[in-house]
Amino acid sequence: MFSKTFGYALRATVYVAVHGRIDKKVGLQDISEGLGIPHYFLGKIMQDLVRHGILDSTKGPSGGFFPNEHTADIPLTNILKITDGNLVFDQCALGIKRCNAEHPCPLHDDFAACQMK
Amino acid sequence: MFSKTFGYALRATVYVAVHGRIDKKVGLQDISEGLGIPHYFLGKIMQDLVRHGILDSTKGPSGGFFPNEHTADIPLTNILKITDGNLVFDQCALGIKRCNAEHPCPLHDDFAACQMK
DNA sequence: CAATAAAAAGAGTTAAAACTCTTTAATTAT
DNA sequence: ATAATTAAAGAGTTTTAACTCTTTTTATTG
Ligand code: FES
Ligand code: FES
Repeated sequence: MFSKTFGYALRATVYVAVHGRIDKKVGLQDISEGLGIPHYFLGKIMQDLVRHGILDSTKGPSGGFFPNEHTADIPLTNILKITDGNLVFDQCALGIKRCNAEHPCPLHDDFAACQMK
Repeated sequence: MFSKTFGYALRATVYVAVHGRIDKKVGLQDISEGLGIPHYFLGKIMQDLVRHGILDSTKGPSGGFFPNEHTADIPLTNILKITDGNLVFDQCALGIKRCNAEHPCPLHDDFAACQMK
């Protein structure tokens, strides 16, 4: 459906948004245990989220991740773009090259309802 | 979204349903060229479809694939199960273990509309 | 200003999906 | 019956996603 990475990223973002504040940072260990996501792998994903401004972080003791002013308003699709690229959006559900309302594939209508653009 | 294999399987099935009859079989070469799907890979997928009774086939000269009495009525989800397993159905969009109406994840409602069960 | 604690960065390995090639079995036509 | 043709089966390789480990950087705290 979507990549596992996307699921991890989204859940971690929500986790940090719920449990963290600027004065109450959430550690990687905490997140990975709380959500059952492989520790090191989640580390990589968090780097990406911070790089793209979805969350903020600080290093050092009592450092960790915390939401910023944007976090609550970020569209899901932004995170999806970060983790899965935007092929999900450009492509039809079946990966057919040129599909649109004029040249629809057999599934075009069924899936139009599920497309997020 | 879905595996490429699913897209190939579905398109090939439609192709055979449209172009083939019991007295007018469609060759693998024909399908793979017509749809732009890697020849050998499609062969493997077709084997699976025939094994599961989605299509029929015969070997030998002027052999090939052709629709059977079920082909037209097969639900899409059957093909999806063959190619992608039924994890797509059991699992929530994010792969969270225990998600249901009682314990919904943040996306549960958004995605419920897209689930095919 | 050390010592320590945390994320960032770099450089991998492992597992799964996508794809290829070769051989075998079945069918048809000569 | 033999040769030709086509799918089935078996056994790979390649590519991508998932995951791990080690080193470096940055901040905190005693
Ligand atoms: S070609 Fe796939 S949704 Fe239209
Ligand atoms: S837990 Fe994912 S849709 Fe509900």
